[in-house]
Amino acid sequence: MKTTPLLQEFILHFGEMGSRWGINRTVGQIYALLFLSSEPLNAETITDALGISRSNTSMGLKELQSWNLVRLKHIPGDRRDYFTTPDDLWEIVRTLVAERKKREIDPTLTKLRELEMQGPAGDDYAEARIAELRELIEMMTGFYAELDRLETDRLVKLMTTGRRIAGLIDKTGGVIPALAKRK
Amino acid sequence: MKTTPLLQEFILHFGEMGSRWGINRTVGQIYALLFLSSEPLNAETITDALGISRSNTSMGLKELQSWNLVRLKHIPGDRRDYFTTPDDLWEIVRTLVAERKKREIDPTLTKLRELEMQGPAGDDYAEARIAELRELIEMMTGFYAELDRLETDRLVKLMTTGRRIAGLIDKTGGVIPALAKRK
DNA sequence: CCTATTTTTCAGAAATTTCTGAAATCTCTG
DNA sequence: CAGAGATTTCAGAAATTTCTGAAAAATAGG
Repeated sequence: MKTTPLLQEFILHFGEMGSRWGINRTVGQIYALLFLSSEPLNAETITDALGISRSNTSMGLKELQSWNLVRLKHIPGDRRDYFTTPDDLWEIVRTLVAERKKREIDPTLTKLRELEMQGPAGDDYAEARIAELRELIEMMTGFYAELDRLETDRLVKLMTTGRRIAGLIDKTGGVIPALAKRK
Repeated sequence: MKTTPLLQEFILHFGEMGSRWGINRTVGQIYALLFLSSEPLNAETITDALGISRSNTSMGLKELQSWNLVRLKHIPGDRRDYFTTPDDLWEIVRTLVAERKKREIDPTLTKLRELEMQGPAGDDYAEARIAELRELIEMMTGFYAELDRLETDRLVKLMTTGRRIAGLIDKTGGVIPALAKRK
């Protein structure tokens, strides 16, 4: 496994960013290595390339699999597991967003609903604040669900529509009429 | 500072979620407390309500201020600092997204550009992958910038447009003609 | 420019997370 | 179904992060 300076720097960066992204250094590094590798890699190759223990590699790969961020491949005549990242970057982004939503938002949404179910707690301000937060999260996750439903090329188109986004909604705050009529 | 079961549970939840959100338990709890409090609170009140040390409160507040998530208030005739969260939840969301972008995405975008500047590194696949990732991040941050530019009521309208989002982009992948013409 | 009050800093303690090596488990293949 | 190879588990070590108490610094009011 030749590791160019480019690869090296990219790996170190992902390792450092790991903690901000909610993963640890090793997991970030393993991901970085796989991301830039044109070929699937096995655990031993990763272990050697990163200079970590074999068990750490195993745990890191397990973590990446729990995030659905790596794919398992097999090479004929070789019993070892090989790992890759998807070729399609949009697939990666979709996975990442879906997983972060699941881990960072859904539990809170559930908790807010629970708290509301428990009924009046004698603190009107807090209750209103919780309801408002729940509604806002529902709105945002609903919007996300809509975007997630789009095929990638449409999503790209929407995102690159640029300045015109503002125009998608008319001044009165409604969807523009021409749109409302479209099927 | 009366702390109802509702408040208690909310605070504990935010404390537990803290690590997933990239803050620590104390910071999460302080924020939760301020978020549900109709009145600004001073450091001592927070310290007592959460049962933590005064210095920990100080550090937590400093951290929240670095995130721009709390506002400092003063009460006439009282020299202590009082803290609140903004009333407007959208303001909070905007701040949160902006800060996370700054901490989690911008450094990587900078690094990717740096790596590209360093010129050919003899690994075509890795170079192409890095360029592709950089382009994708630029597209997404550009889209974010567009949305961030919208006034809140338009943003809400856009987000609640629901199923019609898909219709904003026509089948050929372009913006629908009626829209393209609008100023 | 004191003094009382409030806030911040910081070194070390406590807690948590990450990492390792060794052993256990799994799984192909002959 | 034995055994070689591959992977996972896990207890403890190492590293990192969080928290505290004490001391220092900042600030307003007299």
